[in-house]
Amino acid sequence: MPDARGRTRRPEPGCPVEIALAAISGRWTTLVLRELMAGPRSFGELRAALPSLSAKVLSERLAALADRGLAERTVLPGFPPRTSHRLTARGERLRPLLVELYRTGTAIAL
Amino acid sequence: MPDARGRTRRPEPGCPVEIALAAISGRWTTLVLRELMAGPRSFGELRAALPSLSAKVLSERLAALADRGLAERTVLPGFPPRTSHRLTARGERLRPLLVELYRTGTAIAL
DNA sequence: CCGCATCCGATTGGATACTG
DNA sequence: CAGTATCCAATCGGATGCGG
Repeated sequence: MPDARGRTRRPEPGCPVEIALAAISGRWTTLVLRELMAGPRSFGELRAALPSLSAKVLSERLAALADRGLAERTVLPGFPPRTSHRLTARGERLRPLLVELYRTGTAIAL
Repeated sequence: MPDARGRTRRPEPGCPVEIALAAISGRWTTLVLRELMAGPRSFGELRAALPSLSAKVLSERLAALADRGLAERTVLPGFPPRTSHRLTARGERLRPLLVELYRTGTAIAL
């Protein structure tokens, strides 16, 4: 690991590895990211794509991504209410990590 | 995502992404992996390198890695008891993922 | 339609103490 | 030295119901 932040003796929040782990942490998070990687999605579209995911958890995931500046929410005018959830430019930077997760998972599978 | 296992609508254990996530899941796991990446380590050496990590959790992490065939334990003869924990060839395949976690963490840091 | 509030069971991780 | 055994507080995630 290049610099001092990669030589911690504890899981410190400032360590780049911890930052990346925090970004993808939590059940369903990578699946939500996969959906958003394909383009903006409404809350309902996300629920339809991931039927077993409860509204509560989806809400939490989207809020966590927004808090970290990885995704954002736009409320569209009119009725019925429509929202658009999309990745930010920063969120897009998670793509290579997801690809690497997939690749590694394949490599270590029995 | 290439094949059908990357298009699940749920977090299925057979999905490569889930396999990779399971391998590095749990607090301290990436730090333990970092230590083992540098070469075989005894239980005590790992505790010395990560002083705030309790024996219980270290035990659990090493057991989980062993269960997945990513690390292995060798008990050396003699007294006092000495053990050697090392990565398997399969465990070595996690290295690019850790590098990518570091890189991504740097990229998305504020 | 899009969420948030509440409740609750399950899992996690830390502290402490003990054994071969 | 190298763990295992217990206990416990905190977190997580699923179910359900309500509100804008």
